[in-house]
Amino acid sequence: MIMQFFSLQSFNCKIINCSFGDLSFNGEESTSGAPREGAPDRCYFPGEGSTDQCSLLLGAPLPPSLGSTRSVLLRVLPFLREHQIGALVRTTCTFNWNFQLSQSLAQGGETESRAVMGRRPCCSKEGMNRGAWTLTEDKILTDYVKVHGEGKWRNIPKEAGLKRCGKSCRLRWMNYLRPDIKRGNISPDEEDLIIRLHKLLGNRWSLIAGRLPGRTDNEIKNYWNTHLSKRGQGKERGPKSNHSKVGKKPITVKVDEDLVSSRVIRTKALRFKEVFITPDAQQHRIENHHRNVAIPPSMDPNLVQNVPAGSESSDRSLITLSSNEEYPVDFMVDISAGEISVPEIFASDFTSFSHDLGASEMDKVMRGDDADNYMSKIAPSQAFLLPEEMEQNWSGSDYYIQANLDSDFGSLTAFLESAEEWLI
DNA sequence: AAACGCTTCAACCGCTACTAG
DNA sequence: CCTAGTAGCGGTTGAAGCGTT
Repeated sequence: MIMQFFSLQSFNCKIINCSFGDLSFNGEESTSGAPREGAPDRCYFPGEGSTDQCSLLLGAPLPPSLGSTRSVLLRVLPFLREHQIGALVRTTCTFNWNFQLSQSLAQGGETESRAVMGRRPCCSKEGMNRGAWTLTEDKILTDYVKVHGEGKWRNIPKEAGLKRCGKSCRLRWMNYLRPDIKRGNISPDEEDLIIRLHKLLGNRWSLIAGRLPGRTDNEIKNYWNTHLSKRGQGKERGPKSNHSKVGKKPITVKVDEDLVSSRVIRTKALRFKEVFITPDAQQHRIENHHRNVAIPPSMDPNLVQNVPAGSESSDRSLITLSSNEEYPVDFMVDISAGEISVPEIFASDFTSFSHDLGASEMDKVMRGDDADNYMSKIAPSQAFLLPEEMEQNWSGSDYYIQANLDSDFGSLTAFLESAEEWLI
């Protein structure tokens, strides 16, 4: 299906070059409610290989009772697209638009075409790739983000020539291509933190992920669903499980360069025993976090490198960290002020409130069988080691709560609301 | 070796929140 | 205030990997 271009104007339908299946329409034009023979009556497609062409043809006068033409269009078009595409039946085309479409539509003008078409679907299924990403697609996306920065996801398909919808591009970048992504197995410490944060936040995966540098919400969500949630159901897997073998039998990566451009990447099969990070990468992450501009790994010499276990790093300047080791504090980068990170939390290690709560109550908390009571007792500022400005904000805000056992949050809900503000 | 079932996780879907006009 | 566009979030799906029989 190719619909190269057409324009609509008040009382005017112009079809310059339109084809669908075996039918094609060239140079048909109707003006002033006098449609020409051969004009298709129903068609609504984003053009393939085009910038922002949309097509629209309706073959019947619109009853005034239906409301404005615009509102009719917004309701009718998706339906036509779904059910009547291809029904290019020749009928009289009687348009009586209540609004004027300027030539900008025909010229690829975006604003007006969007106004006409209403809210377009996230992406057209037509001509868009789906499923696993290829290395070529990754390259295109990372190159684009390098130049333009994050955001503007919707522009990527047409500006970068990537046949992925913006939403998919964003997801790919956020969950895989970002240079600060840390891959490898979830460490016991991270797992413990996830459990604690989930106890506090529930399924707020994004918030939880924000406290584990380099981890994505998707990753944590998956980890929770596949590992941790089962524990609560008493279904923790035994030593025969795949999970128990993760890390013991790392998978090495062997790339066939001849196939690089066409092969689908199966990233999920890659498990890494070791994580390499250069000292510069830490600063890089900090800077990028503040700039909110990411640099693609392919272009960034400072990126965090995931190296399959068993492979040799040729760069001995790299700091090698085994996932089995304790994370050095300086490895877990605090990527921004006001953000609570793993090292902060483990630096505090909850000792402040364990001190106040007492060992037995702390045990309850960690067992999860007295969370509400625990929530009612601790002060947020005690829960983690806060950056100074955060503490100041807290102490200066209405939400500040005395850090002693006499504090009363009133309810768990109230606490969570407060904690949420604090966490955010 | 093949079949089967379970596990994993990247990607998708639908929805909501936010923002700009 | 309303509407449309967009980003982001959480739930879900399904293909591939892996273990067991």
